Amino acid sequence: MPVQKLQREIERVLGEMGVDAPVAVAFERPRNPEHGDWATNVAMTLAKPLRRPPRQIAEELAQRIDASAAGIRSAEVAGPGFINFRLAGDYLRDGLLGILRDPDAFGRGDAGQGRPVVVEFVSANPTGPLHVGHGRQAALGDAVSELLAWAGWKVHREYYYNDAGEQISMLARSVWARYQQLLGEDAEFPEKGYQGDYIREIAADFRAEHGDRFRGDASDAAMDAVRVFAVRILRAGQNADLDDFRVRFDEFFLESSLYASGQVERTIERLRATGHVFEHEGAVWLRTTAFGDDKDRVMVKGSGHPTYFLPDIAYHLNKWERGFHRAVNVQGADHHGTVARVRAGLQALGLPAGYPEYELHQMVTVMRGGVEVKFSKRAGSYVTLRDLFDEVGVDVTRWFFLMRRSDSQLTFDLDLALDQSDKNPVYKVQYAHARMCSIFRRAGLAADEVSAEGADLALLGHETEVELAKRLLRFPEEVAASAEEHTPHLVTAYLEELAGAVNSWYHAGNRDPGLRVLGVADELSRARLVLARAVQVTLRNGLAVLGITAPERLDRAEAEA
RNA sequence: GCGCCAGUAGCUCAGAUGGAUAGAGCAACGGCCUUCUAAGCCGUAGGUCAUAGGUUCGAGUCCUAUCUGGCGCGCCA
Repeated sequence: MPVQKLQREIERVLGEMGVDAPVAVAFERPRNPEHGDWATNVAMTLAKPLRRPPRQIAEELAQRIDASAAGIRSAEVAGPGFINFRLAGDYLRDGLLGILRDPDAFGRGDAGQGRPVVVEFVSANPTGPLHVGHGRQAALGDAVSELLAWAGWKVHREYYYNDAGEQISMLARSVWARYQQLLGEDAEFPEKGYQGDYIREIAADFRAEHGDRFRGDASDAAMDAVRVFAVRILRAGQNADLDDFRVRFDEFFLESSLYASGQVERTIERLRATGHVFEHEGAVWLRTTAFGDDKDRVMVKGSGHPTYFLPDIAYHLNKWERGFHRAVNVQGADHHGTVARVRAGLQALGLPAGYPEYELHQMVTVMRGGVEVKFSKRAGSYVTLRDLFDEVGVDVTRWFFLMRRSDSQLTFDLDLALDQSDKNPVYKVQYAHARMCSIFRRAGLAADEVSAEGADLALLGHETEVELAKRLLRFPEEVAASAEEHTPHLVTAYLEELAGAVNSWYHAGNRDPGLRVLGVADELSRARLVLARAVQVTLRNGLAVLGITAPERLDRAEAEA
């Protein structure tokens, strides 16, 4: 990245000026293009320690900089003490060539250096079809995973679920009751049982397999048979939902395995050894307040059963011991209460304070015609993920889940999602991509046959072309920042802006045929094809990060008959 | 009662470690179809950044209080 050269040069000059305090030289891209390509406020931050006016420091710095070593065309002092830099023109040319040389790598970085990170998301218990909240989490977790992979991390996607707890037992009792009712028995449905037609479907399937073998049988064995059956069906259903949503996991981690392997027991022993465990009114507590929690937490109830807190710690300790010294948990904001206590428990065991990282997302509401959609027949009390992507498509659904910051509430506007014009950002971006491919088709080329060989990129002098090229070259930074902050919405915003710039460029050619890619002088055409290819690669890679397809052609929807 | 998140244009939302004139899409208004696909493009207008204080060279961003909305609080899972 060109800015690194510039940074090294500034650090050298600072040394020359006798600045001994290590100063972080911060750069930013000015919003106003008149302020150049990059700017630094280092003179202002140095004003105090050096006891000199910021503008004076800036002037001296700007004068001492060796333009060619820094890779810049100009450095000028402005405002209260900013130094604005304009990069030497050839960085655009080099950048575009770089994109064509290795298209699949454009946007990738090495911040992670191949280190492992585990990203846990969805983690729904197998008690029903996935709902829209899980959908947001699936899209978010998958995009965060992909971003981290693009940033050079070795990513492990993991799904954690409880296959033996209270919720599962309620599931079993719900299905059991429906099964009995199917057999004509007078079974009472549990008060807090799972509503929704899918429970009846499972009961019917169970009957188809087992007939009336368990009629009136409420024994543990019967309940077990129902439970195992229901969990198997629902797991398969959830897996199909995720598969069709194009989300894959490397591992499904069962909570029950933590008990089976003795890890829960070992965790409590290790916690005891720290001296932070105490007993109070018959329960076993961990003094989490010693690590920033606002109250101490029960690990083992007076009944002798552990709370969820204990396996949570055991699970994260397990992640750490598997070598994942970085872990990201994508969860609903309703879990925020567990963050402080899990971290506290892990700190007690000597893990670092910020482990694991959490990306919490707020709720999703689905709107149609200005009215909230609350129910689906199959699930009863909620809208399923499948309802959504069956109706509007996987690409649109994923984009809509990703286009907002995760910590703001998300309104899923079905009317907008179904719209196939540029009001719908997904189509806008995909269409810009398809347009580039259309140009290649006209030129008789496949996208990857577009070559920079013999192209004179200095011919890309028009303002829209320069603007577009600059925007393209920002892509790697966008990916890096989004990966670090777990913020895929920055990528959707970037792509939408880029698509706007692409459309401007493309349409400049409609107004003035001299600005087209094809049908102009050979030399020029070759240069512009390079730009078009760079655009196409960037859009494609950006969409890939988000798990969204980049079609080469979008067929116009049939007009209403 | 305590905690977390949010409050930015008519609507939906961006605004990375505090930086220069707060941005985008939609809606509104005015233009543009013998096109490298108008599912589009060009332009105009639109803001006391919830409110009140504070910190400093500088605050949408940090601190305090208040108001509004969402979520959470357990020997629940």
